[in-house]
Amino acid sequence: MQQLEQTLKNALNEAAKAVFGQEIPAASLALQPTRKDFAGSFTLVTFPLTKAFGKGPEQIGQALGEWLQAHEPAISGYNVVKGFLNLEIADAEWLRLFAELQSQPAGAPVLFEGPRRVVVEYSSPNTNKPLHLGHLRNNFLGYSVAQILAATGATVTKANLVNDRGIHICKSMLAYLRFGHGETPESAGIKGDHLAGKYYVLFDKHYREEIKQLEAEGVAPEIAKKQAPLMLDAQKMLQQWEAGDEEIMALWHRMNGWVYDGFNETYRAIGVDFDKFYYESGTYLLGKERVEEGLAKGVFYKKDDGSVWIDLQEEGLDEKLLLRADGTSVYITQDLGTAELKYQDFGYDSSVYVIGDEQNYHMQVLQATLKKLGKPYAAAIHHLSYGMVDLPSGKMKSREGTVVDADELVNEVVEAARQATLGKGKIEGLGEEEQAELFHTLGLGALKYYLLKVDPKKRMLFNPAESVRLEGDTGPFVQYSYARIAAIRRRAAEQGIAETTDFSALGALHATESGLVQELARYASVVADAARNYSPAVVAQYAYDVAKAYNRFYTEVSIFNEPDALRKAFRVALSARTADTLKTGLGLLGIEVPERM
RNA sequence: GGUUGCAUAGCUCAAUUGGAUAGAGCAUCUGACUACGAAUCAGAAGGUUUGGGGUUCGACUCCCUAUGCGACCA
Repeated sequence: MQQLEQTLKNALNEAAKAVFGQEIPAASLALQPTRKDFAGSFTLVTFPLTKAFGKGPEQIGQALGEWLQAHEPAISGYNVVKGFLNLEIADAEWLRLFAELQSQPAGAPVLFEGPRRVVVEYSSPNTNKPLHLGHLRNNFLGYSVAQILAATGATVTKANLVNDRGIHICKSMLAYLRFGHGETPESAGIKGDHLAGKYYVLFDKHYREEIKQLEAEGVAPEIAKKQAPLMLDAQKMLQQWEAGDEEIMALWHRMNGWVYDGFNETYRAIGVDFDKFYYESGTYLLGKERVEEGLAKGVFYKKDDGSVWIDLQEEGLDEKLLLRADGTSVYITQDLGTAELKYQDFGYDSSVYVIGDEQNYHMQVLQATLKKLGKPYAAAIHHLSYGMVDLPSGKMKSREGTVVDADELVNEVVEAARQATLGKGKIEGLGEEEQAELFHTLGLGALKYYLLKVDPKKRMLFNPAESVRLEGDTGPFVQYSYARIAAIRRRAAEQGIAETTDFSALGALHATESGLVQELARYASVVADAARNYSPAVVAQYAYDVAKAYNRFYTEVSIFNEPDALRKAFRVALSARTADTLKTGLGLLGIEVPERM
């Protein structure tokens, strides 16, 4: 495709030289896809050329088009509408392009002048509660971006920085000690992460009762919050933890172990994985070394009370606290340490952080601080900032119990896929296990596509009913297109039709055929675009476009009723290539495809 | 209070980064299965791109301003 565009650009320059005596200024030599209401495939905008060529936009378009049609074999025709020159491509050229595509497998690495060694940090859960809908957007984004970058030939490490220490963890531990009666995930019959979450909620409930009690006794609200016995005990437990108290450490290991079992189960269910785990309990002390380094370099300064700060006002930010007066670390302290550690481990030229946009400011501070420290990897940090997920009822609020649990949601989408699929009655002959696998593939396909098709930067609305839909702009729509072609391939194999041949003798193509070839040829530039913008949404949109182009082709022409053997073979090959493209495209989103559905 | 992001069809989202008559899906209406898979396809209707100003051949896109919603910093 790049090659075809280059051919056209060269030809346009030749035309300009022949007709106007000069080339087209590089900035104006950009081709865009022709809008579908007009004939043609590529469009040159001629408005910007009027000054250089001293003619009106339409005259320029006519003159260039006329020359091209006469001299460039790849161009079969043209039309000019106002300042737009629409170029029509010869069918022989589409066939040549298709042959070029076929010379490489659909999943072949894509040309991209981007980072070669990448760390993508995502998921990064707290170990005091189970994953929810917001985490799902994070996990799907992180996994998908890692796949997309890998598709450009980069070496990608998927990292998970687990937030396994701190006051919030102590809260669920404390509540467990008080109210748990020694129950375990096995005895309670619930997943470990949900068990920890249960005690986190219990802590909050009793804590608020204590506050109310104190307030009734005449204590001011601000003071009550700090003096409530449970809070004091939680803080004491955190100190014991930092001191390495044996009993506390044992409990911590035990409860976190349960949580990890729960997380792993969820990760497996949603199809994400990691190459490297970091734990804040293992990195929070490293940050303090960076603080020492900053003080030594004179980049940080100490206030009278002993707290450490950095002044980022020149960068348009504020003064920022890096270490508390009592020497305990804040979030950014640990992040300084983890960034250094990741660089030591992987020497990345791009480090992606998949973190919600509520932390935009925090990430700016982190990057600016590392820059001031003179860290070579500071510029390589990229915050993949994504918007929050809202519900039809508004924001998710744990206080109000409106948080959508990830495990429950997965069960629901799989169940919805089961109902819908059984309703169609198309899968007789599939065994129990194959059916379960299919429902899972479809349910997760719907959910992932739904969460990934929206531009990551934008806040989005989660509508449960729409997330399990199978028609229209959805994951199952694309999966269906794949399954349809799978059926065609099976039949073609029975008939002994070869999947690749030389089609150059084919002659004229149907518009849906050349349209499909053009769509398939876009793959490489789409993936590069998605990598450049860290945006799975670009890939989702593309997969949908390909599926639509195929379905149009499928209804317009017949494959097996085609009398001409060569043309029949071409349509089978075109179908096969489409299926392969859909499979790799969805694969970049972490979505699998079924052979029948 | 300071900083910052967002606002597009009834609803959910696009718009190739400044290009044509702003496009899809859902919902609504119409048509296509005794044809390779109808989870499909074809068509209709739906818009003052939040309001107002500006920049230019051209603005959803850039600048200013007002309003509304969100986030962050204390």
